[in-house]
Amino acid sequence: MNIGEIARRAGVSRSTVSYALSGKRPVSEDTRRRIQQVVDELGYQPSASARALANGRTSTIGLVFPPAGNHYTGMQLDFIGSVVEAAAACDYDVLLSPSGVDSDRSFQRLLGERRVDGAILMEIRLEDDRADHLARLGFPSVAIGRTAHAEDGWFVGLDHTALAAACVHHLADLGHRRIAFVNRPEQLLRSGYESAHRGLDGFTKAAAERGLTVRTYCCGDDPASGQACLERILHDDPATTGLVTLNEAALGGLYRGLAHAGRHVPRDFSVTGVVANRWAETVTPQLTAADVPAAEMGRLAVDLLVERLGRPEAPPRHHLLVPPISLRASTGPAGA
Amino acid sequence: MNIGEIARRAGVSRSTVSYALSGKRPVSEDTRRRIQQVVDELGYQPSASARALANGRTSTIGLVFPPAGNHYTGMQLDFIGSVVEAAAACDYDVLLSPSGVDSDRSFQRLLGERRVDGAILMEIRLEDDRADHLARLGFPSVAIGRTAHAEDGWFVGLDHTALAAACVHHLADLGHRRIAFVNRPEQLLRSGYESAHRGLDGFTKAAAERGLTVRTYCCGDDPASGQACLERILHDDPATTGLVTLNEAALGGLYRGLAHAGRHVPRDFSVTGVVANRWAETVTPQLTAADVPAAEMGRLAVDLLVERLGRPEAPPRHHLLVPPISLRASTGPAGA
DNA sequence: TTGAAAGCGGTACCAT
DNA sequence: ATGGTACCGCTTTCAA
Repeated sequence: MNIGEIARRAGVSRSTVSYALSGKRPVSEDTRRRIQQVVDELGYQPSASARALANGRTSTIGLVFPPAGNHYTGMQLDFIGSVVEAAAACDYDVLLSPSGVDSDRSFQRLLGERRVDGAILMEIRLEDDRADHLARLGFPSVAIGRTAHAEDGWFVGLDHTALAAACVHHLADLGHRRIAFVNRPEQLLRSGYESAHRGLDGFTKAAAERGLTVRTYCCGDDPASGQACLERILHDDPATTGLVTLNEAALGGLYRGLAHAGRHVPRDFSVTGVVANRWAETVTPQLTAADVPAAEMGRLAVDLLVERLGRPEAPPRHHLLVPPISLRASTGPAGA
Repeated sequence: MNIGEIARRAGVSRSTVSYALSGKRPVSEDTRRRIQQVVDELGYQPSASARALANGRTSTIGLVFPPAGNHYTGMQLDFIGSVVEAAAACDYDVLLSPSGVDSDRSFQRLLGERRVDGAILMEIRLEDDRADHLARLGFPSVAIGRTAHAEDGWFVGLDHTALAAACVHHLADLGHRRIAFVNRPEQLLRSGYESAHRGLDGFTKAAAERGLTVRTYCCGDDPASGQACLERILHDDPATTGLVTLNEAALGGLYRGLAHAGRHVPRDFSVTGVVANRWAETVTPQLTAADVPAAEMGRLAVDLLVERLGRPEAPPRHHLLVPPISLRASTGPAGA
C-alpha cells in the first residue's frame, strides 16, 4: 500500500496526502482528518527507501567499529548500546559496520551507497584512514576517540594521557616505587590505537616525573593473557608493588595471577587503571579506577552528530573528558 | 554521480550500465570493459535507496533487542557482535532496533517503513508480541530464543530447562543437598522472559527429582545485587552449600559475597550456572558452567534468516542447542 | 547486443 | 486549500 492508494481512498491528490502527513503545507482541517482516518485504518507508513530517494536523507546513522575477531570488550559494547539508544531517542536508526579500515566492504557500502546520513567512528587510531577518508569527503561524522591531529575535528574522547598519569600519581602518592603498565595487545599498539598510545605515554611521563621504576607490557584481551602477563611482571621484577592497566578484558586474569602468586590486593599489591565501571565493580576487591563513561560518551557522540547533520556548516566541536579516579578497594599504601 | 552519468561517459544507455554491473543480461566484452573503466575512474557505487526502491529489497536485516535501560549483559552484546559479523560476511548490513515490545517506534519503523528484508529477535519472552506480530505478517524473521509455542517457527535457542537441570545434577552428584537458584531480575521473570522461566523450571524439577532442598531468588543484573542476593541466601539458610545462576552480570557480586562471608569456593561452596564463557573465565576461581555459545548462535541465526530470505516458502527450521557443562574450578564435593 | 521507457513510492515545485 | 507532475536513481520489460 502506497501513498497513491491513500490518496484515492481519501479522494484527494497524492501531494495533499504528503502534505497532510508532513505538515509542510497547510491542509484544511476537514481533509486532514479524512486522510488521517484512512491512514489509521490501513496502518499506512511511508516507505523509507522511497522517502530517502526523494529527499536525499536516510534518517540513519552508521556506527563503524572494527570486527572483533573473537569478542568485543565491554567498553566497545557499552558504546554501541548507548549510541543506539541515544539515536533512537532522536528517531535515527543505527546501521552497524564492522570496519577497521576504509577499504572494508561494509565501510564502502555505508558511504558509497549512501546508506547513512552520517557516521560515528569507534576505536580510533592516531592515524586513522577511516577518519581521514571521511574528512576528505566532508562526510558528516563524529569520532569516539581522538586522532593525532583532531583539534579541529568532531569527536568525543577521553584524555588517556591524563588518566594514565593520574593512576601513576595515585600509586606514587601511596608510596609505590616499582610499578608496571599493562596495555592492550601489541598488535593494537603497533597499529596506532589511540588509547594504547596515549595511555602508555601518560604512564611513562608521569612515572619519570615521579622517579618511579617501571616496566610496560602488552597483554591480550582475555583473562588467560592477563594471568600470564602478571606472571611475567612478577618474574621480571618481584619487587613490583602495583600496576596500571587499560585492559579491562584481562583484569580478571591479572587478579587471578596475583592470587596465585599469593599477593593480596590491596595489602601486598595495588591495581588501578582505566576501565568501564561495570568491570571495575565486578572484580573483588573492586577496582579503584578512572571509570570510562561509555554511556555518556555514546550519547554525546550522537548529540554532536545530530547537531552537525542539522547545521552542515557548523564549526567542529568536541568533548574531551577526564573522569576522576573512583576510589574503590584495590589500592593501598606500599609495603603496608 | 548516478548511473546516467556513467552511461553518458561510456556512450551507452543506462540499462546497459545496469546490466553490465549486475550481469543479469549479457553485455559485449568490449562495452563491459568501457563501462567498468568509467565506473572505476569515478568510483561509482549505486545508491542503496534507489536500488531498494526499485527492486524491493534493502540488503539489510534488522536486529531487535530491548533497550538496556542501565546496561547490556555480556551475552546480549556477544549476540550483537556475532550477528553483525555473520551478516557482513553475507553482505548484509544490520540495522539495530532497541525495541522490547511491538509498539516501540523503532520497531514500527523497521517493519512499517520496510527498512529491512528480515529481522532477528533477541531476548525472547514465552509470549512475545513482537514474534507474534511478525508471524502474523509473515515477515521473515528468526528468533534467538524460543517462545512457548515455537516448535513450528524459525529460531535458534538454548535448552535452558536442560541446562539448569544439568547444573543441578552436577551439584547433586557432588553431594550437595541444599542449593539456591539465582535468577535474572524479577521484572524479567514476570514479563515472561524465556531463559528465566525455563531455567527456573529446569532447576526446580531436577532438584525435586534429586530430593534437594532449594530456595530460588531473583537478582538484579549487577554486582551489587549479586552480593546482596548472596547475603540473603546465607541468611535464609546458612547450610546452603551451592548455587546455580543464570545471571552473569551478578556473578562477580556473588563471588564477593561468598568471600565476605568467609566461604571459600569451591571448598566450602560450589557455584555453577549458565553464562557466556567470557564471564566464566573472568572470575576466580573460574566458573564451571554451561557456556552459552553466543557467537555461534548469532551466526546460526543469520544463516537461518538468509536461508529464509532466499526461499520464502521454506519450511521452518531451528537449532536447539544444549552445550555441555565446562568443568572449571568453582565446584567441588560438598562438605569437603 | 543494445536502447527506450515505465515503474518503484515518495517530495516539492508550479499551477489553479 | 488543492491538484498535477517532474524528479530522486535504479531495475526490468519490451522493442529493435
